[in-house]
Amino acid sequence: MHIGGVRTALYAYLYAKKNNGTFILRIEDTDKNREVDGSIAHIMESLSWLGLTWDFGPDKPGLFGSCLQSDRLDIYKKYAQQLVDKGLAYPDPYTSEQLEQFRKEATEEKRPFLFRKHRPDTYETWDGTKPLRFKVPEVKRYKWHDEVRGDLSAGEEMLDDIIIMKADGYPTYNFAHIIDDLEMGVTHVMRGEEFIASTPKFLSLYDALEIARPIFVTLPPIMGPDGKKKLSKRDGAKDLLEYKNEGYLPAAMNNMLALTGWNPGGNNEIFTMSELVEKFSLDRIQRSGGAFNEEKLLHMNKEHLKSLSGEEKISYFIDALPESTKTLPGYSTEQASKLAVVVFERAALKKEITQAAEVGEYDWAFSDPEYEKTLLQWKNDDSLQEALPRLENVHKLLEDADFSSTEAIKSAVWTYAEETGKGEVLWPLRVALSGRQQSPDPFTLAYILGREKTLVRIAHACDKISG
RNA sequence: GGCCCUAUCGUCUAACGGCUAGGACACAUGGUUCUCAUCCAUGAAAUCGGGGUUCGAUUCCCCGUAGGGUCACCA
Repeated sequence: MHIGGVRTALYAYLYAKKNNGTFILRIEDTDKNREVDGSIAHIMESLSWLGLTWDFGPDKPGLFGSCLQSDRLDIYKKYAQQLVDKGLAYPDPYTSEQLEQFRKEATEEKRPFLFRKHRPDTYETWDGTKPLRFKVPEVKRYKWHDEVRGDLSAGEEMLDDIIIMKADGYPTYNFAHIIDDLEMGVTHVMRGEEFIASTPKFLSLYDALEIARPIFVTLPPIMGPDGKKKLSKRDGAKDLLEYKNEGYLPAAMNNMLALTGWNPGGNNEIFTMSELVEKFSLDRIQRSGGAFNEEKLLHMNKEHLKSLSGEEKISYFIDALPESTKTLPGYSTEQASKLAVVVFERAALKKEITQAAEVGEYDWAFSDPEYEKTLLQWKNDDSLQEALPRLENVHKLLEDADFSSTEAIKSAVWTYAEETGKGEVLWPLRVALSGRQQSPDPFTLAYILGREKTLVRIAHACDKISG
């Protein structure tokens, strides 16, 4: 499932929830040649990840029967026979070679291909072995209303004798979706703009079957990074579950997906799922296509990460840590949990935490750091020796200090640091504890390490300078 | 080629005829900070072109231009 398909599902879900409607996951598996093993499970997993739960689906049939079209062949056959009986459908007598020839002629003469120009005068009884074509009863200009695009219309060139039942007994999408919408009580048809052109064909079918039209909602296309072409695999369109694996939150993905092609107006852009349900409306769906902005998705993930509970943050963080970190000598879940809470805000994505861990950014929490002693020298100092008395003093201050919180540790050292110079004191302290040029502040480091390790590392740094 | 759709900062978009065209992401600069990140402030950045209607057009109409869709025993 790619971004575009998921967004369509999301909009349908939001609209259904907002209006106390029913959300049905219908599997349109009428092309057995293109069927891919496991794709239904994959679709269900994708929708489940985003929390788009269906009222009826492949695993939950309704009163209307199965949600798999391949289980419903008798129903399509019944409606097809109705059209045959009315004289509105007939078997296609041509071979595929002949059809190909007709199309070729049309292209060469620069006119649209219309099967109805080749409609036979007489035909045999339909026995199910030949494709069944709909005999469009009235060739005319069709007008219809679209909730997003407004009033639309198309000329006679768009009406044709389309195939409704294939030679293998399966219906085409063009026919099956209309029958199922009727049988399942579907009220709203939301789909991409590629279906605008074929809508007149559908309208003529509704008329022939004497059923009411649904409400049409055309969704804008999602474009590739260049903003011009429709998003495709070639542009790096990813499967939805790849985003899951990278650590994106479903809430962030829903938020971003919802805002790609729709917006509630106003300046706020960060919404929870329930806010989206509450605000969603068809009249604010965008007309023109837009690119799916991955940078903004990252930003949204960061925002949604903030509203995670402490427990959730810890498991998100631990889940992101690679084996190389988890096998460090001092690694423990407790230690990782302490680290998670303070380091969490620095990352926007699980992938970033993993990468940071892989280059050793968090190793100080689980093993004694190794570093060049020259790193202990503050940039304004002339020699490394100047750091020694300061570290010794900090060691003394921390021996009896309160280690119950970051703030408590800070207050034990702060006065001395302000008197002596913050960089002069805090830089060597931070390096002594982390062994790194870049790290969280020294009070946070000391809090996570605890008094014993903190004092050992400061003493070790002093030894390095003296030795 | 026929039919159809679309057009505001680089990107996503707001402004349902009327403030200096607003916000977000990204970008740049400055500030806070021992470092990195965060955070805060500031800045640069747009109505595709041409007509028309109107006191007044991003908005309504027409023509161009550009982009997109569609013309399957695919959905």
